[in-house]
Amino acid sequence: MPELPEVETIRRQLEPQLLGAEIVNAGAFSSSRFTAAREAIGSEVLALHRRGKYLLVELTVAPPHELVVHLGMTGRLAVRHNHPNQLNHRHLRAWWYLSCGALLTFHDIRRFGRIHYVPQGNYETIPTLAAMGPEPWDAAFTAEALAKFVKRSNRHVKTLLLSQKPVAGIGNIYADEAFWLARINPATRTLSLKRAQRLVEGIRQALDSGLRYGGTTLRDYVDATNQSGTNQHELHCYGRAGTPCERCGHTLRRQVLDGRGTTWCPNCQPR
DNA sequence: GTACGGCCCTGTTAGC
DNA sequence: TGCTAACAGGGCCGTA
Repeated sequence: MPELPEVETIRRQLEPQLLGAEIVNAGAFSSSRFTAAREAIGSEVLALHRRGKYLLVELTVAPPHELVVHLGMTGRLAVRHNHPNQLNHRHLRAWWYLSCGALLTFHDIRRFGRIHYVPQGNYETIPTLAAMGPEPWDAAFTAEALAKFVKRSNRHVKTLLLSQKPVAGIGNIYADEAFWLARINPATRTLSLKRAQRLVEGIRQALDSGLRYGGTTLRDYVDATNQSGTNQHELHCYGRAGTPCERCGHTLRRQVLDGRGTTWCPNCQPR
């Protein structure tokens, strides 16, 4: 499932292939989640940005617009230079023909992905993006800011992180890893300044690892070159329920927290 | 405004 | 072997 490291990996790979390309034609699977892909016809790609888990394709249209792509759970983007029969693929949700002759494709098995076409910087139709918190490495993401955010709510801190509001780009995998690294129970509803500092560092460390290893592939994720990531071999916690904690040897536990599978060590991440 | 549950969606896996 | 049900979860929406 593409979280920040996976989306950033894809962005870095696609950027040199898309910059300056004109979108000469496009199409989409007949669902309102994807049909905005066609709006980009006739524009040129100026830049490829990322915000949290969203890819932002900056286009030359007057006034300037953006194609906003969320990969959902199983979305895949790829540039194909040899593309016979590509449009017949069962899970193809959107495609863009480029002036260089290449084809940009968006496959998404579970259809949790989404494509928007919006005036540049205007995200009022994308609530999560509009309310998104700072990037994890942004100077605005501090222990003080995180502790203050947590204090304003009574929800589980993990659930707050997944909302994208205190910080951008965290999904279930990196959330569990960050809490393990910070030695904090994901079901806590409060954070002292000291624990908030540990969690900020845990989040950055977990995401850094994801970026370094090209993302985490548990089942579906591949990057824009069709390669799997290798960060799954670096995970300490997520998906390891029932096995010994690397730190203390106690058995990692799993339970559903606010609808999301959550793994933690009951010994070194106590309530 | 906030909290929370349900829904979307399909491939995989477990159980019978 | 084949069928059915449960499960995975990010973001949105309706309801309380």
